[in-house]
Amino acid sequence: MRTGTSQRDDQRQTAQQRRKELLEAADRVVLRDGPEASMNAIAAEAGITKPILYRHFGDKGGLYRALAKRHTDALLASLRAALDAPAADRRQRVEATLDTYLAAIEARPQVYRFLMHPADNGQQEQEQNFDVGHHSAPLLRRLGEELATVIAERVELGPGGDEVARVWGHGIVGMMHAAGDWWLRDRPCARAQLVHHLTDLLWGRLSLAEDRVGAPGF
Amino acid sequence: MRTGTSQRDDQRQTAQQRRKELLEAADRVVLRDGPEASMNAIAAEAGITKPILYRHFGDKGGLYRALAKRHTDALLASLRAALDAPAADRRQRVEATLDTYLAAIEARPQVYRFLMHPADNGQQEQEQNFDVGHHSAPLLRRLGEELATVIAERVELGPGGDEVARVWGHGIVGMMHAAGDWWLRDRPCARAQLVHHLTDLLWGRLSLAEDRVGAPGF
DNA sequence: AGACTGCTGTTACCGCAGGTAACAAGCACG
DNA sequence: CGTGCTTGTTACCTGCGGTAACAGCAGTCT
Repeated sequence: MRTGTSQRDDQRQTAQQRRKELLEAADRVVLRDGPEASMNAIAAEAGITKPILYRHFGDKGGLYRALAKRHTDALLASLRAALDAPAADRRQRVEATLDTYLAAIEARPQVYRFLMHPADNGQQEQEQNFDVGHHSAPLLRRLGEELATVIAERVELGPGGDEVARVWGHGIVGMMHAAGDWWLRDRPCARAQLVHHLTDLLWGRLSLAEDRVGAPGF
Repeated sequence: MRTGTSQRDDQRQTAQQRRKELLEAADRVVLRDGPEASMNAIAAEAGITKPILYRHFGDKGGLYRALAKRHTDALLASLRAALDAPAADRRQRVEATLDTYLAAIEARPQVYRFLMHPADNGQQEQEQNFDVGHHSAPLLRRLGEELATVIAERVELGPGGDEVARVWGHGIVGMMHAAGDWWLRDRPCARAQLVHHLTDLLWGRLSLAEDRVGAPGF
């Protein structure tokens, strides 16, 4: 033995480190080639061959999940920071959070596409996952759940508020996602404008606007 | 010649009919096997072999697009009907539209998953499609654009209203989609409840709710 | 009549992806 | 020393999307 630690611990530590290296290599490839990066390409980037990848991550879905978890955690952390930043009122917090998300997907669209378009689900046959498997859920669902808890914690919604909060969490995240996806492709306006319009929507401007002349009431 | 029609017209007609049959076979397979239905399986279901499929649809994306267009058209038609149905006010129209969408995805989840998770984009290198290619755009984007035009037509949004309408169109569609996707999996409440909560969200209840005691302002 | 066209359909193949044996080498333990 | 565990390899399998190349069968033109 080389140190006071046992061989097991030592191996486990180097394995963890190796795993991190592999994930970083995979990250580079995904950043370069987009979501359809092949296992061969990732292995080559890491300087090894396929079977090692499979030993570490099981299958492609496992690698995807591990990679997604890193980015999702990072994104969630920055979103939480925006949500907790000092702000005068709720609207400013919402604007800051939307802007943070949009800035993130604007800065690294390849990563974003990889996270949002998994291109395979693969999980079809698990029955007893009574832990709801949140940690491996796709990004959108996880964001929705997180936002739901934040809303339930901070907003007084009366009886049945938890259910409302969950619906709103997923709904708002979906709104953010779809609008961001569309905006990222067409770039129809500045980011600040998009944030403003979305917040207006969430603030009920749709219900306040007048009908157009000669049009039914929508 | 058999009839007064030329051979060309005759062939074209039967080709169209064949195409319809193939699409229906593909529909059956997708309904049974989900979005990862293989071209072989579809060809077998249609009683033919692969190359015929490729002659008719070019590649898998072409078949996907043709299939998606049918369902998207149908869904859009029913959504438009809900949007145009007689209703007292705008809120009731919105509720009817949301409910129609959710009922559709509830009735045929396999089709829904096929439409929403294309599992490949494939279009990367086209520059001169200045027609914006709306008719072949993925379902979400198309729904967003359609809703945007409806909003712009019917709601008075002042200067810059078109931009606002587009943002809202895509945002609302995304909200509907994400909430529906989550609801379809977890079934946390009845459909009517979901519709109610989402409409509340769009009607600005988030801005009206009080902060919870001891919590920051979100 | 026979050559030509245009469609339908087939078999057989290519390339590439994900995924998996089976086996070799290094290193710490008893 | 052999045993156990890990890292790494080569070589392969399966199945997919996609494509020749060829065969038959209408109807049309000269």
